Amino acid sequence: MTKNPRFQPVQPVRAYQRIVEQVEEALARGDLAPGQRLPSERELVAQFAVSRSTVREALRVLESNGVVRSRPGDPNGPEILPFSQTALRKQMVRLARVDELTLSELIGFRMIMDGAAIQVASRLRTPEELAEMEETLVAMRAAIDVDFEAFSEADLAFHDVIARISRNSLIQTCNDVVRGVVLTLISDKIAHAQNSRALMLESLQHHAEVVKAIRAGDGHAAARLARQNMYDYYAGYVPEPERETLRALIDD
Amino acid sequence: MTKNPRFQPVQPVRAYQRIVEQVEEALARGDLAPGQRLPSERELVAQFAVSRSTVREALRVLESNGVVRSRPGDPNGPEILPFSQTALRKQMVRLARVDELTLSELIGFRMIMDGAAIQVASRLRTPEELAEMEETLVAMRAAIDVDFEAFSEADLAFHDVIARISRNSLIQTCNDVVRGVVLTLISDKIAHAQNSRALMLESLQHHAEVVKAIRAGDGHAAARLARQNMYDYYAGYVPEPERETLRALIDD
DNA sequence: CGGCTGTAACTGGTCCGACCAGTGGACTAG
DNA sequence: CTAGTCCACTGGTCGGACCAGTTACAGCCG
Repeated sequence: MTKNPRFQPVQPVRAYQRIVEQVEEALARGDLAPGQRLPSERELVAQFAVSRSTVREALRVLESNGVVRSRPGDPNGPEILPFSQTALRKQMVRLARVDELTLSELIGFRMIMDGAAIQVASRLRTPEELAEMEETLVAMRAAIDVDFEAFSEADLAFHDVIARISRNSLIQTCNDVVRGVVLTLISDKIAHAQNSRALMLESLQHHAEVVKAIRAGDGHAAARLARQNMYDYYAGYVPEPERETLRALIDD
Repeated sequence: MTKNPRFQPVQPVRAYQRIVEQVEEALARGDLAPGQRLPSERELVAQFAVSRSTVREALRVLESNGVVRSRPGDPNGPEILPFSQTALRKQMVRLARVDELTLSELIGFRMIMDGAAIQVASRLRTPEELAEMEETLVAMRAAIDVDFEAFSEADLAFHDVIARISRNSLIQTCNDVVRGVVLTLISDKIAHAQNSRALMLESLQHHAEVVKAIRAGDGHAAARLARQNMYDYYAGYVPEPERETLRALIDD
């Protein structure tokens, strides 16, 4: 077990980085929980024995990572935020903008995740949860008469229910994040579609078919339907050569 | 389209935020490209007409987002970094730590992702890529005689090849991240297993079966095998009640 | 003339002290 | 008990200062 000593390249650790680390560690250990407050900047200056500039740089990093939020004048100090997906989403959007992440990759990811979630859900679902799914279908139908945004929200609720039934919050979060990224990338195009009402009705119809398959207990068919639907819904925004990769995802 | 005026809650925009925005915009527009350099902090002070503290806070945010890197003493100024997924990964690790993900959720996620990637890979793989897979098998076999760490590394290489063949870097990133989290959670237990050599040999055998199915073009079987293998490999560390959820993932 | 070295001009990291607009709670007047 | 005032304190920004380290260049030596 004692190999020859592999020395690590030493690089200077900035003071503000160590502050960030300490806060994140406290958060990971549970010493700090969302909703709690950090001491004021001037108090942190005393505790960490650094200057206010250093404390502030650390706070800026934490803030940009979605860990805390500072509000001027708040006597309670910076607030520890609950975890949110916005930072995660921001990073994905950034990657997508520079083509490190193509739209087809994002959609392919969703096809996989959503299909898998539906498959598991069709096996684990209780009768109550099935009813819950069908309620969201009703809500989607009603939202069509409002506007696209409402429909999109109802659709989100449907997929959230699915993800929850699948007993895997990681799936749920990933789905949410990627869905948000996809929408920010093509929302303008969708909004400009003339036949948006027809699209919504078709999408609703597809969702209903999926639920039907779930009720029948045919997870295999339900998952395939879901993937097919997502492909139909988004394929138009994906350049042709990449569509083949997506089509490979439909069948199993 | 003209609804009643929905006023947005107005919040003060900090100066350093606007600097961040300007830099990111220049990056998105292509005025700034990876490898280029930003002016020195003191020069930015002049250009943005703010104090150095403000410039530095902006740079810290950009740095924590993986956009630039500052090195002390570098006369060329901060460097624009190529886009990488490390920032995305950082956020995911944070998600995994904060969101109280259970081991079974993480493993279930991997079963889904890896299975899907293998399925797609078995359809899209070229002969060269198949050969590449088989090379990693050889490397895994050799690594068994070294130690568990080497084997783990070779295993990682295998899954990386799979993810790459699946033409979806998001799958690759997610797999990497979740795999890392799982390993940090149970690596000690695995290391203490007496029969680790037997486990490694068995794992290698399973991988070989998967590759065989891929070569035969049976993505369905390959994916099922992969999920089964992962279940067998990790199920021992998952409490019984949650295992059922995982078993639901094996069949499709 | 080429290679090495020492230096000087810069860089980023950190500190200090100061000012401002705004917040929120305590305190007071009704 | 309520409504209004006030003040201590907050975060945001500024300007200046010092330090250790890097880099490029000029000049020295071989």
